[in-house]
Amino acid sequence: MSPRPAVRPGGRSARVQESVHWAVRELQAEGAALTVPLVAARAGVTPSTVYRRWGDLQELLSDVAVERLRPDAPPADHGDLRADLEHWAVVFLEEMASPPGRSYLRDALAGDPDGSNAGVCSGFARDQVELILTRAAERGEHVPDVETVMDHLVAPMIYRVLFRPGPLDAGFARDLVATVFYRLMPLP
Amino acid sequence: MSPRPAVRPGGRSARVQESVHWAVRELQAEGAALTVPLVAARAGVTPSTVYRRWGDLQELLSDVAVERLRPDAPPADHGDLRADLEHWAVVFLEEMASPPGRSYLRDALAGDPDGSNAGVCSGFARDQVELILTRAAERGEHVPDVETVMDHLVAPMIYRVLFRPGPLDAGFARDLVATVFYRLMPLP
DNA sequence: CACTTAACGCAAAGATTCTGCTTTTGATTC
DNA sequence: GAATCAAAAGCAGAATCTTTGCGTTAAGTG
Repeated sequence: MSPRPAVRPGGRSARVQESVHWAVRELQAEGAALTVPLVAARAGVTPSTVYRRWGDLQELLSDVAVERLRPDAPPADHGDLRADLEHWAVVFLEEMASPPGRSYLRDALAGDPDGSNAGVCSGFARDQVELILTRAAERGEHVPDVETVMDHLVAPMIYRVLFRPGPLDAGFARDLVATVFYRLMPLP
Repeated sequence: MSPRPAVRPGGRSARVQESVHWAVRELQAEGAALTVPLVAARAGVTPSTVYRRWGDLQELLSDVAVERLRPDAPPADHGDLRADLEHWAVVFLEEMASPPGRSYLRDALAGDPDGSNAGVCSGFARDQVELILTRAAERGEHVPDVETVMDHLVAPMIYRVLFRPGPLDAGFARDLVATVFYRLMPLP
């Protein structure tokens, strides 16, 4: 529910949405202090268009952040659940803990009064995890529950990214995967 | 690092800080649409004072939110680790998942560019958990690591509060405590 | 092709944010 | 306990951003 009434998916509306998002990304890359009039000017659009469509800068940034957090490829397939989960977790943590990752995450939450964008982001991770688990199950591997992975692998990583200023290394991700594997796997 | 240069802890500065925080709470309770001029007027202060001290409305709201998230009492002591953790977790989840709790949490994160307020919030939970664990250890009980509790009890609860719009019940908190107890306790 | 209406542009009015300058006052020193 | 220094507050005008009404454009529909 992000371009507020998600109607008129084609034509001019779509072009406006695209050029506004693109303007935000461009200005963010330049390290500019973002404002609605600035974004609108860069996008070749009037400020009132942005206000009417997104409400305010935060909601626009939240929408852009969600798009940036959307995975661009399915998780790599190593033919082994443990390897798949570890690789995915390490890359995911690295991306989320990077300075841009942290700020996309914060933007996504900040301009999202009803939590719908947050839900979408969580859905991205869940879909990726689900795919890894499904592939493993199809190979006949013994797999944990998606919720278990969300609660004990994804949640701890995201919690630290959001609430702990310090650095996070791949070892943390691997330790969590090991915990899921050796202590939280459902009993056969 | 919230009243930006945290100097001049007493006198007028302290009074201004207090009346501004109080004004925010009062206006939030009234369900008003907050703006800096509105808050300033209610606090009997000039808007420029607020801008100079807090930078913008979000940072002010972040500071207020942190104060609201600060625990007002140590966790109850039931003389038993499992009972202590369960009661604490149930209450904590209930508070964080409530509509005001969710919005304080979001405010705290949103107006916190460097993550310091988030770190303080995380510290609140950590301190509470640490107290529960220390008391249990002093009783001679076998206790898990603080980090284990943060990663596998606090993190999943907060993750769901932030990223899942739906309701959360005490059962979830209890299940997490059970998992920490029966599957994540360090081997003796 | 005509029709309906959501979405955009424009411009003026309204509200917020910023800034330079002055005044107040908390902390420190003699 | 008075004098001093500097941080923080007040004030007011300027700059910027936000809102709103109204006319226009163009997407979707029959």
